[in-house]
Amino acid sequence: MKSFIKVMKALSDPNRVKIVKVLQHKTMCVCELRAALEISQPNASKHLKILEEAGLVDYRKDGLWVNYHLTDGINSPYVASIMGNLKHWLEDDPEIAELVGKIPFLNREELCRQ
Amino acid sequence: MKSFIKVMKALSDPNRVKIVKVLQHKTMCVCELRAALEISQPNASKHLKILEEAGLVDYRKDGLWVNYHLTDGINSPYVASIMGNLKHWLEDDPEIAELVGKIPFLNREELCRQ
DNA sequence: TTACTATATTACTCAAAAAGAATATAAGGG
DNA sequence: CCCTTATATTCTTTTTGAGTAATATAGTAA
Repeated sequence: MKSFIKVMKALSDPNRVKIVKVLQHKTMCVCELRAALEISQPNASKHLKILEEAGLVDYRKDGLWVNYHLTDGINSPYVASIMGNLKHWLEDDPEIAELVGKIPFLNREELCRQ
Repeated sequence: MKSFIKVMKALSDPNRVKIVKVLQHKTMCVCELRAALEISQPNASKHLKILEEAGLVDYRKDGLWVNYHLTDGINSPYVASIMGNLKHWLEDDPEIAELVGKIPFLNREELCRQ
């Protein structure tokens, strides 16, 4: 029950759903996600932690960058199933569509040197 | 996005998940659900309203009783898919198992005259 | 009508969650 | 070592959500 609730809670926030939808297209570091969603860096980090603890995302460190990617959900039937569905769900949502449209123009080198 | 979030939020509370799991076995009125979950009547009503607004349950009035049942989710792909999965998910959860075991012994006539 | 019962709603309290600001950590380059 | 940068964490404020108590509504029967 607890792990199911964790997954549902992780996906009941619009910003976290957006992160998942963006990561479907590209592995991204925190500053890229932060810029894409137009939220603060600590806020992005916190959402990512919640998604990680629910088993939805994982990361790999690369120097200063921390690259987040979606998991395959192999350790949780809830994650596997919902993440599978989320590949086609919300594709027509205007907010998501706009966000996804931005992805090709996000440039880590530009975004992360402020 | 909004309707998706509503479904996720509806399923991020243990009591509401329990209601869904119980309704998989039997249509029930508020006082039966109240007794099964051992929560207060207003609390049960409120959870049912949240589930209804997310499109997960619906009701039919029968005199003083209001009988709640699961929807088929025909109006929402999220509901249809997740409710389908929830038929087998959490079947082994101890809380759910205990709850489901109680169902045959719930008697509306007994429970609802206090 | 009055009385009774099942449910819904309202008002309130308390706890959990989200966002922002400031600070801490970690990794690399000089 | 110091300095810079990307990320994480802590603290605080604000908002949201769950639960309870009290009240209102609706349906039935006398």
